[in-house]
Amino acid sequence: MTQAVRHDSMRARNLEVVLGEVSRNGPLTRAALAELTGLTKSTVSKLVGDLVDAGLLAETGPARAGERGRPGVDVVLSGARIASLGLEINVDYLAVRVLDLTGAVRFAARRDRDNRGSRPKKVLAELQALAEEAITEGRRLGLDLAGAVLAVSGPVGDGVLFSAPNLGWQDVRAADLLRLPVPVELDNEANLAALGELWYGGGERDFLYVSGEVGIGAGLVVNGELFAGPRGLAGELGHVVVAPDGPACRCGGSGCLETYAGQEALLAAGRTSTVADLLAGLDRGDQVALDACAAAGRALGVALTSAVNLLDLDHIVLGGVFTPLYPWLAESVAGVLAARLGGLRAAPPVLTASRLGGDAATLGAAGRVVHRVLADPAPFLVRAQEA
Amino acid sequence: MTQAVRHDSMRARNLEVVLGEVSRNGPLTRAALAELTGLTKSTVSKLVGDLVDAGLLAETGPARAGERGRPGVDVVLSGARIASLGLEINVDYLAVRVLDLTGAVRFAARRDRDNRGSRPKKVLAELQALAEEAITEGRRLGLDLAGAVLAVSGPVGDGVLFSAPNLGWQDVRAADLLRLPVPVELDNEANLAALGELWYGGGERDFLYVSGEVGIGAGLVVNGELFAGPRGLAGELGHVVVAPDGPACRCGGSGCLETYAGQEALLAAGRTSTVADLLAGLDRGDQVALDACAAAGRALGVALTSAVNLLDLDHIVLGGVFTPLYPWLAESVAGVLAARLGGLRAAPPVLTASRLGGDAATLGAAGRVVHRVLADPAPFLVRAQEA
DNA sequence: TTCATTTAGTTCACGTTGTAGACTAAATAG
DNA sequence: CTATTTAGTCTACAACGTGAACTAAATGAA
Repeated sequence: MTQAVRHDSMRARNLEVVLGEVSRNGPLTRAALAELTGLTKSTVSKLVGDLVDAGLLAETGPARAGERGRPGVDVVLSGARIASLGLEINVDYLAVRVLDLTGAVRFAARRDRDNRGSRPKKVLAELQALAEEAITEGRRLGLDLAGAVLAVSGPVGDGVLFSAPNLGWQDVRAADLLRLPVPVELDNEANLAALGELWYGGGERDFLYVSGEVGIGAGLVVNGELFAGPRGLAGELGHVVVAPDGPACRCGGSGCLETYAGQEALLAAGRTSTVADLLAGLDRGDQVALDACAAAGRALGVALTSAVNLLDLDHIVLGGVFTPLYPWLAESVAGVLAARLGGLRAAPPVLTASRLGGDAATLGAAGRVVHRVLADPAPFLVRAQEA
Repeated sequence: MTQAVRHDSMRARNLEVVLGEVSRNGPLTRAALAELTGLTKSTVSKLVGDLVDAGLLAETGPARAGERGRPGVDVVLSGARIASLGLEINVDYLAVRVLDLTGAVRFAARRDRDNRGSRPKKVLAELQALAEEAITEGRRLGLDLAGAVLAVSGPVGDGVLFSAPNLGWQDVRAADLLRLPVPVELDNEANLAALGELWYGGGERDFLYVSGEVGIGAGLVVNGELFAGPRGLAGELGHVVVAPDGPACRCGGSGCLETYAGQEALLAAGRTSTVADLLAGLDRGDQVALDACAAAGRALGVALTSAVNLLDLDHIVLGGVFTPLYPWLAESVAGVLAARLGGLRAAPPVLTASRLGGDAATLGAAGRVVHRVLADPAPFLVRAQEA
């Protein structure tokens, strides 16, 4: 449903266009921006001026010396004004991260603790303390906190975490248990990690991020945007059917991917109780561990085959516990994909490990706030009016 | 990549907003449009005036008599100016359809013929004749042809039909073999049929349309828009894995949905050679036919379970040969979905048969042109300038 | 050194578009 | 018949981008 345009929204849109162009295409002069956006030099100058005044853009030194005419002044995103807060609740730790508008990490902290079976209230009280530390540090740096996003692993809709298989939580309004100076948005870890990979990771604009935890989630990025389905619950890769007569799954079905490649299945097959133990076994070439990974990889390959056929993927990023396991998974996953997709597609999708590892979720969470500012900078120009 | 806004694009956008509002929300007065769009009455009046002059909107009689003040004048889409041409190549027939801007069918024709194994050139020559008939009729009605779209069953990218399992074609630039006064766009039948269902069918804004032919395709509609994946090749439901050790598939894999529920598998299991024979068998309660449908339905249920988990579907529309078979498929499909999805989701997705049947593809194809005009009416205002 | 050339950025009169409110039009209610 | 209510138009005005002239700052050739 497109919105009507008035003079103020025209301005807002053009501010967004200029800011977005600078954000994507590095340092740019006003002249280059005029070229790129199709706006005139005078308009670009006004817009850039306002954005500089607001502390969203900053002039760097003169650009491109050595060419003929007057050198332009390069403009870049400014890290001086905006702070965004990313939060994560994982099974084994709590994490926070503060980014500025340039995507630079200005603060990061992590508390290792086993959250399995902990009450939501207790976990969120500890996260609250961590978040307050981050906010204090942000304030000390002179930054305005523009928002906060909390990543949890499990399906999220309307602010409710429906179920978190790794924590044992059900129907928790996790973000509402935090008391922060800005509203906290709750979202799925796989989706946010996918966005983290998009903005601060591989640079691909189309891929499926697979998050292997106790459950197996996925975040789909298409043309640089997250695709979350009609209600935001897309990406339940863990319950894609691998073999209809396979082991019973907690979802009520049987033979879901999770029963082959979920953390519990993986550890059981490897006859270990922690991922660290499994990794140790793999490192010393333990055949049971190797076989467990190969089997999980084949199941993952089957599920991903279905995903590729449905979603037309050309790139798959393995995250969560699959990132450290990547060296022992990649061959069997890729093998199944190649065998099953070879007939119709020119090439099977490229398979890579997450570049960000465990940082992906908090980066994506904070990045979400950053990109919200980039997508609508107009509200942040009021400071200029105050001055 | 959002575009910069200038005065002319502001106008273009507002024309689009007004036209879109009328298109979605039936007859509306200028006052109601001002309310809905947030634009002022004077602006709306100007925009409506231009659209009426261009023949895209038309005033109907006074609206809503019996209330207090001066009655407004209702405005509706006008069918007087624009014609759009939808074309389809199916195994058993060629079809054309002309829609006006209101979505009314102004011309339709269909030639039954067996296209299995026919050379593309021959088939397209016949389609050319049919299209010329349609264009002549449109001209006779005083309509401007705004575009044409051709539906073919098989994956399409960059104007190339990569493979059409029911026709036996490979890598055909089908649209380029037509010589029409407007460019012809080529697209996948499942995608276009999904759009047909969206615009002229059930009225749902989120659903998966499943097209059962020799191959099994699908078109995903999310929030009233088609989701076609990064390269437009999404929706290959036929190669979602139902059982990893199942029958070999032409795609190189094994146990794909197509090997259980594709037309060939279905007819083989039903021991018939045509869909008509199978239907006859079902009608007289033939157990072999019933079993064939139940088995296909169960496989479809498994594949759709994976699709629902990945895409968060709440509505599935069965099209193609699955539409006539719906009464004998629905129970087993829905049964599998309910059993496998019951644990995590509030409710399994709603399953319905296509309301448009074989008309979905041409309606979607022509509708695509209609919606392109609705989405950017500005170029059609030139006629007003000429006058 | 000087000056033509080139490119960057600013200024300002202007055009396009939407706005706000007064105004006209056309209905109902008493 | 008149007050009231709502629809639609008209007009002075404001917001914003445009485009050309202008200033600024570099290079390169004489």
